[in-house]
Amino acid sequence: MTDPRIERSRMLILRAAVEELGEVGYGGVTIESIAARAGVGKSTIYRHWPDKLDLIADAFETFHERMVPELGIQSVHDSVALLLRHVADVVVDSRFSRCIPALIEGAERDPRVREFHHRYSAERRQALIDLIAVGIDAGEIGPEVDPELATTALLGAIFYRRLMTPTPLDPGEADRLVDLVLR
Amino acid sequence: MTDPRIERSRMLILRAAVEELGEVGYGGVTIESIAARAGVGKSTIYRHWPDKLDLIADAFETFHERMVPELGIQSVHDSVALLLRHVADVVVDSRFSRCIPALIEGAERDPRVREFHHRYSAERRQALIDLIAVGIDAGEIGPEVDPELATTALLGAIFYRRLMTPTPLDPGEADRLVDLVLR
DNA sequence: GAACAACGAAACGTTGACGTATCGCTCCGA
DNA sequence: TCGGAGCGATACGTCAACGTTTCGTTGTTC
Repeated sequence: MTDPRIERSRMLILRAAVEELGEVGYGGVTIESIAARAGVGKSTIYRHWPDKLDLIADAFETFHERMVPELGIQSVHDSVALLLRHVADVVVDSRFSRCIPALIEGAERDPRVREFHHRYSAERRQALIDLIAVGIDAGEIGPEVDPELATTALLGAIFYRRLMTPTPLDPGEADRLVDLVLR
Repeated sequence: MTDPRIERSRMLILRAAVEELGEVGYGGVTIESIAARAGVGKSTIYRHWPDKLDLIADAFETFHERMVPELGIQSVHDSVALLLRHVADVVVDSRFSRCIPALIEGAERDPRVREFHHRYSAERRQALIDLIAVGIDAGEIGPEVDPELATTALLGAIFYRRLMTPTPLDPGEADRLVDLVLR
C-alpha cells in the first residue's frame, strides 16, 4: 500500500496553501510560510510539487467550493437569484474571497495561472448560462435576452462590487439584480 | 528659481513608472527597472520619493486618463453606450489596462492603494450614474431602474470580461449591453 | 565664471525567498 | 522485527531587489 503519511502531508500542505493565498495573496505566498502554517518541513513540499505554481494551482483546485447549491423545483427566476446569492456569499465571505484578486493578478503575468483562472471561471459561469437558456426556452425570460451577456452582467456586478468598491454586494441584493437584468 | 532638472527628472520617472506598471504589474515593478526605462540613476528616484508605493501612487494619479468623452446632444441611451464604449476601449487597450489587476491586488493588502483604487473607481462610476438618472428623469429609462445598480451591472460586465475571461468585451458589444440592462 | 545643486553610474551591505542537500528520527509495510 | 520510505529541521548557496552611499560630471543660478 501507499504510505498514508504522504496523503496526510499533501492535505496539510494544500490546505495551508489556500489559507495562505487568501491571506497574503499570490505575490505574498512563500513556500516557507506555507510550510510553517502546515507544520511541515520545506523539503516535504518540494518532495511533492516541482514549484510554487504547481502547488498553488493544485491547492486551489482541490479546495475550491462548487458554485452549485441545490436548485429545488422553482421558477428559473428564483433559481438564478439563488445561484447569485450563493456566488455573492462565496465572493464576500469564504476563504476564497481573497484568492480572487490573487488569481487575477497572477493570471496577468503567468500563462499557467491565466489558463487555470479562465477555465475555472468558465466552468462556474456555465451553470448560470444554462439556467437562463432554460428560462428562455420555457418562455419565462424574454427571447431577446442573450444568456451569455446576461450572465456576464449578473456575475460582473457581483465581482465589480467586490473588487472595485468598499462595499461588496449583499446577497440580499441579488434579487434586485435579477429583476434588473432578466426582464 | 527651482532647478528645472528636478521637474524633468520627475516627469521622466513618473512616465516610466506608469509604463512599467502597465507592462509588468505592481508586483513586477522594480525601482531599478523604472530607473533604467527613464534613463535615470536609481539614486535620483530615491531623492524624490521615499519608497516604491509613493512613487507608483504618484505616477498613477499623475497620468491616469479621464473617463469622459464628449457627450454630444443625443439620447441618454446613446450617451450611455458611448461612455461604455470608451470604458471598454480603455479597459482593453490603454496603457492602464494592465494596471487594473495590479491595483486590485494592491488594494487587497495595502490600505493606501485600496483607498486610492476605490476613490478612483467611484469618480469614474459617478458620471454613468448621473447620466442614467438623467435618463430616468427624462422618462427615457423606466423609473424602476436603479441607477447605481444598473451602473454596477454595466461596468461590471466590462470588467468581468477583462478580468475573468480571455476575451474582453469588444466596444461594439456595448450597445447590446445597454439594451439588456436599460430596458 | 564661481559656487552649488542635481545628476548618472556604480559599488555596497542587507534582506528575503528560492530551491538543494544532509541528517537523524519515526513510522509503515512486509 | 527490520529495512526503507517519508519526514522535520537545518544549513547552504544563489539570486534579485531593496535602499544607501560615494564620487566625478554636468547644468543652473547668481
